[in-house]
Amino acid sequence: MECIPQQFEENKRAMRAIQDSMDVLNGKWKIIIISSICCYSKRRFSDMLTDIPGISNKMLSKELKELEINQLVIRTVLDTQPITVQYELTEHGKTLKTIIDTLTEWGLAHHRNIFGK
Amino acid sequence: MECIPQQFEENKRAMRAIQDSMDVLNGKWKIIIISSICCYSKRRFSDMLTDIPGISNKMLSKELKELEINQLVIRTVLDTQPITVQYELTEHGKTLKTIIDTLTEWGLAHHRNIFGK
DNA sequence: CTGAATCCAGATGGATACTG
DNA sequence: CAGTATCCATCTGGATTCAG
Repeated sequence: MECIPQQFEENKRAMRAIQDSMDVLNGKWKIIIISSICCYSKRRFSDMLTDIPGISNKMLSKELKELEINQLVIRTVLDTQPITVQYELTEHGKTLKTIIDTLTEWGLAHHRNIFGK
Repeated sequence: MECIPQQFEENKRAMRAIQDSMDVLNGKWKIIIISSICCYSKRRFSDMLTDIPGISNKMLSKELKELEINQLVIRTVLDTQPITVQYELTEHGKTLKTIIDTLTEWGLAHHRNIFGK
């Protein structure tokens, strides 16, 4: 791929776009949290705690808060006894599904690639 | 849990696949490094250092090494004076392009979404 | 040029205990 | 149940220097 200047500008733009994505998605658990909500469309705090092996309540809480700030998830307190909290993706958050799907497929292929078929 | 067991198993499998992907791609700079190589198909150490704003040689070196261990990039020492080192994607690494593309597109859309059309 | 080595502040994240 | 608070070890990553 030889680089004509036009292509060069395009590359830089693409890389900035990736940075934008990563700024929002960086964090040890962000992607997997989103995929958990995505799978079930609505998911409670405690359920995610068991969905995701190894995560602590502190990290789950923290990363959910960041995702909420970035307008990717909505937090809803349900008036149950005791209270439960439900998380779901915003419309904008739902557009992440293509990323989730791509990562899922690649993960499966990667697994086959490493551990044989 | 409202999930039928079959769906439930499928979700868990998908989430494990994502974890597999993230295990390999985690790291502050991995994705952007790969996208840099991907853009140019072959890229030298010093070029990447300028491609990627903010990265230090230490981090670039470290993450490249991890990518090499995971068989996603190939490192080639060129017999120039002084020596230069070229990095390119393995066949397996090239399959990451779908992820890169998806992240690029989402980043662009996200940018429009946040900063207006 | 391409790193490795060292130093070191600050971020990350687990464990545990606690609250409403 | 859904967090918050605290302690604390480990990791991260920048700056700088050095080496082949």
